[in-house]
Amino acid sequence: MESIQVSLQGESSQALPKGITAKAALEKLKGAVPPEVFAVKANGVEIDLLAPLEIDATLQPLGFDSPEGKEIYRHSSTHIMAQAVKECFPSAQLTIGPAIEEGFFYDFAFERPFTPDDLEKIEARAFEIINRNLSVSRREFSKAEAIEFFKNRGEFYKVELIQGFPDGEPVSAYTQGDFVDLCRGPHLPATGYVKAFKLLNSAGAYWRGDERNPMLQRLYGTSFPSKEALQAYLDNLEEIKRRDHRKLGKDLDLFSIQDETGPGLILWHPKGAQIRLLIENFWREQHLANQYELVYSPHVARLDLWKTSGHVDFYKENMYAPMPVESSEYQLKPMNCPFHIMVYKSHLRSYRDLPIRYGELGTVYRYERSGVLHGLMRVRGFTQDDAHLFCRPDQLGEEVQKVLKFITGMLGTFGFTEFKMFLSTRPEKAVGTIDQWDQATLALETALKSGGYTYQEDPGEGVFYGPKIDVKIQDALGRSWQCSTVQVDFNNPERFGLTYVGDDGKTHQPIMIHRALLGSIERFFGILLEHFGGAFPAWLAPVQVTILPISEKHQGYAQEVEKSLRQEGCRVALDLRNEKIGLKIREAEKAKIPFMIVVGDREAEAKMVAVRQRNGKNLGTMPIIDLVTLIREDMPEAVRKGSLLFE
RNA sequence: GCUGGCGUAGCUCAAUCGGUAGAGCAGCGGUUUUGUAAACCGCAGGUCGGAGGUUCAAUUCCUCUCGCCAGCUCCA
Repeated sequence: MESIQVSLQGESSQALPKGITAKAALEKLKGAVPPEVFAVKANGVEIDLLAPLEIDATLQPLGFDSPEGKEIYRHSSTHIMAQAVKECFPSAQLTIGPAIEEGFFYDFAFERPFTPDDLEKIEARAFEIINRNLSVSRREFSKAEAIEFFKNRGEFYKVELIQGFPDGEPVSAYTQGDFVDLCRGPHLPATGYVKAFKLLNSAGAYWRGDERNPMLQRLYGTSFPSKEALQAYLDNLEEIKRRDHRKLGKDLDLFSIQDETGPGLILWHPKGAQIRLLIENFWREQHLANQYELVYSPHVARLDLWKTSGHVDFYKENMYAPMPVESSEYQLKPMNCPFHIMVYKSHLRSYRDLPIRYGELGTVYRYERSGVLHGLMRVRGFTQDDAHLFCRPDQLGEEVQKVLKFITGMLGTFGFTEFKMFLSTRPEKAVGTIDQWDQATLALETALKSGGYTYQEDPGEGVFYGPKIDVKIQDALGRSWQCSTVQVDFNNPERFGLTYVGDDGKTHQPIMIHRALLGSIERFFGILLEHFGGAFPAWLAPVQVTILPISEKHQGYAQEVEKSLRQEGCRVALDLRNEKIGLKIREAEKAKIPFMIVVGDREAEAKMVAVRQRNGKNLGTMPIIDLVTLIREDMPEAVRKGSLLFE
């Protein structure tokens, strides 16, 4: 019999008969295969546990603990859900059903939306299918056979999918019981491998994501190798709900969005405004310290400006309609860039002047379709922490590098230390020469590499005017958010005819960099709010200390304490209500005020304060100045110093 | 914008299978003078998101509209 060489990663190989299943090979190499292993990577390709090995192979067992294994597990789970749907509702047609980050979904063509009752039925049936422990097997068709097969089964969406496949390549399908689905695989060996399964919700989705196509019924679910892991996931969902910035914003009285003002437009209440002010002050200090110049620009401008910038052509759907003013038209600004460009243009510039860095907390208005608005995260009026850098081509790399340091420094100050960087390259529809793109992309790449950042490439995801780097941060619940962006632009300098005089006495075109560190203040505030669950660190808390007198006779001393703290620059509240101390503490806790001071006879006599933290920890009695020190020590270095060079 | 769900007091939520709504908290008045997560009593508070229709009668049924929520799509 023919034999092949098979090995586990990093171990010596054994000769095994050709055609042996991956599972049998693993048994020969390593002994019995535990149920946690349900698929294999052979020479880097994921295959079924029962797939035959035809060539020499290095094997790597896959379980739920690997990203590939997790995807296989979820993918098989979605097949189980699909089988359950077909058994409950035979007229539903299969479309697609991939694994996603936290679980899986499957889209069905069905005559009506699934009701909560339907979901229960489907879930119950899915459990049954898991208990049947159906073995899952793979078969291959030619393209024509596959089309015929799925046509006979009445799965016309599948037929459409297969018709889009390349000719001449085999088409695979997986069978479990009576259920057959078109699928690349691999899959779990049997349905019983799924230990914890849950249907989460249903929603509409368009066939192939295009709103002109029919609406399908999408079912979301998730699965885990243990009940405990599923429960932990569900608990996390609860925690996310508890931390929802819309709920916290209301509970803590930070902001509101009201019908009468209009959707997507934020009203900042005093406490929210206080936090925002702290963020903005810090932002301005840092920009001045890092050699940015701050500018201000108007909220409307002549429509002609937006024609020059290209926004009227490329950004129209997100812009509000222009308004007539005297004999010309004006446009509410969707971006800040043209204004900064006009500031640059107000002088003749020398190569010695560059780089020039203009920064502004610039409020812009963008029309967003009503269905996409979401609390502070997606709004119609927002403030970008915008800056535009104008530099010579030879300065591009260094400038980008500085921006990246500024990003990590700034976000780090707010407690975000996990960064993921993405380099987006030339999209199909783009302006500028290939040479310009190559040069700019190289500059971004070099900046990433020399900064020691790991990054991922997003080919074709750049903006039409230049490549960009996006930075995503990770919050306390492990979710990632894109805040910062650095975009190279050779389009606008061209459109606006920007120049500088070089050392050769000739005019040259500067390169522009658009960048934001926080993205938008609204959105960043929402992210911060959820990250801290509303319990802002003392340096950001709208009220840092609240003073709680035991009874009316301690009001005098409480007011003295208030005055001292205020003089030290602390943000203080004083609760003079005729209420018991327990109630005052309860409410201070709910308001998530970092420090509470209880003052009664003992404190008044000793001229001290009894300090309690919002986590319930009692810090005991101390002089007022010690509390001031505690609050100051909580400040990040950059905030305490007023400025820090992120270089 | 599309699909589905939902709009009742400042907030969180009840109720009415068509006969104009109720609780807790918050607010106001009073009693209490209080030691680390809710003292007690009382009062007031709503054109039941808005407009139209059906009906003797609409918060309830129908139509339209505005907004919110989930998802699609898009994005700071």
